[in-house]
Amino acid sequence: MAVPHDLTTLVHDCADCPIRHRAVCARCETDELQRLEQIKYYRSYQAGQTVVWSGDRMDFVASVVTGIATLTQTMEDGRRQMVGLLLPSDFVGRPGRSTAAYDVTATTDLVMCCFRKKPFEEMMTGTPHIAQRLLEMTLDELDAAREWMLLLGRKTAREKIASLLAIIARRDASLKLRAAQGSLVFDLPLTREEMADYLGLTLETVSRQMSALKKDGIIELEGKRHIIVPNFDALLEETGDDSDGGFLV
Amino acid sequence: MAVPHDLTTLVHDCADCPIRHRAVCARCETDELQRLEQIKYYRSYQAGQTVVWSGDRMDFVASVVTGIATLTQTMEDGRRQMVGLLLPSDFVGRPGRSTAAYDVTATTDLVMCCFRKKPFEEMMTGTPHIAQRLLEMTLDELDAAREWMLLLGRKTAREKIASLLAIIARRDASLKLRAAQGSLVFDLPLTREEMADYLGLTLETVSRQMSALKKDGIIELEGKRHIIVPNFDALLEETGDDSDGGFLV
DNA sequence: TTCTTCGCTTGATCTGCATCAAAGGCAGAC
DNA sequence: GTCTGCCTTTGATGCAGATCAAGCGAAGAA
Repeated sequence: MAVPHDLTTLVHDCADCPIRHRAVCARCETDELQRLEQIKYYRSYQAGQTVVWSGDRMDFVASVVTGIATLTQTMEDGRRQMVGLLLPSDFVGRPGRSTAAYDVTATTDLVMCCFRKKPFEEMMTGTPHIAQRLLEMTLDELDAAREWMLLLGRKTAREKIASLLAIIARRDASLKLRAAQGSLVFDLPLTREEMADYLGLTLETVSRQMSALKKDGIIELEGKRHIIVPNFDALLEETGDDSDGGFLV
Repeated sequence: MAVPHDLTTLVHDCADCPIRHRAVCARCETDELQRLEQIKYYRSYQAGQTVVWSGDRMDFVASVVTGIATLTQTMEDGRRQMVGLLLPSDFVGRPGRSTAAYDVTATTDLVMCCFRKKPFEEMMTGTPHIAQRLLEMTLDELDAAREWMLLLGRKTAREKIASLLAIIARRDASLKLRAAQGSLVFDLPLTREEMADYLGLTLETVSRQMSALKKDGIIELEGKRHIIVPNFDALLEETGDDSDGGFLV
């Protein structure tokens, strides 16, 4: 279902390109793209596997091709907070730093497109296009982080759950499957515990609020993971966010 | 006391420059710097004044020269969460977007060094150095945002307060005044309410925890704003963070 | 001087979520 | 088939921090 991605998204930002993440785009097949192709390689991880531990050496940068990875921070006493959720086409790693700042974990089977940091950095100095694209992506991530901060600091448990569901629904490629009526179907890529780590809650509270949303008819559950949202607007109502819509318009 | 800053920090990243934020640095006085000088202008704001409202047109980017500004998000019902704290040398504004995503407010008297977005962006495409520097700064901000997320999601009120004090102490230029003994003196640039908005708490809880830290001898208070930290390590103990030190070594 | 305002502190009470605990459902191993 | 382990749900209870409320002190205005 999902179209494969790789780091070509770095040099690839044609607003009018019909398939935004195609591995090769006629308009973007430039020198940069070809040079990237030469130094890239792929790595696979199984669900549950750790990609790197916080503090460990990380001598590559990468973008997610398929699957989902998380960035988490852990306190000495074991309290955990997820600080990043990496979906296909997302970038991880920081040029100019050699150790990972967070635990990176595959929550599903995962394929990443990697570049050893050295040649990537060398390339970056020679190709302004890449630094600009990377800046753009980083600014998007910063915006997402700031919305996440509002969620963590000020939203109720119910609002947090609704917001997370809305975020995942928005980014899930399978949303193309949605029926005309505004209903939406997708699979949760996270366990209750991972949702809790995302939201700054306990897994029990997550479970209770999921049940409550179900009881109130905001969502339907098939099994633990398969979600049906009969009315996306009703879900958005629960997030506490401004109802700008903006999505599905 | 504070050394003036301006956007020269954008093209200026000499690790061995003795005064990292000098307005002009011999090693950095390049073409870029001179071109930046030509298009920059300054704006001043009084304490409490709003620089831009979320959603408004924002046709410039800027960096803080002196004073402190905040980025906040507000929900319809009035709940507020601070999502950024801008100290001297910090950058605000996003190339490639024309409206502000957050309220930007001066919490003290504020001077900013501004660039109209158009010429700035034009310059950026011609000078890879600037995009790279901006990327680096944005990545730093992203890291700060992620640490902030851990704070918001998992820390207790007491840990939040201690963390905020540690963050401000770390960044306050006047820390050079610290006595040999590891004690530290600084002025809080925020009201109790602003601290609460930063930390995802109420102002009452902030006040209570400040009193508690004072009672326990972690901090001393002179008036409402002037803080003395007799033992910085003791404060760090309260933050819940790994005691990597790293600072003041 | 006194009044008002604003930022702050402190007390009393309430409540949303955490914590502790038990049990159900499902998948994979044997 | 049963057993085992993991994820999840649900219930009972407790507590950290929110909420409601009162009052203080300093700065400025009349």
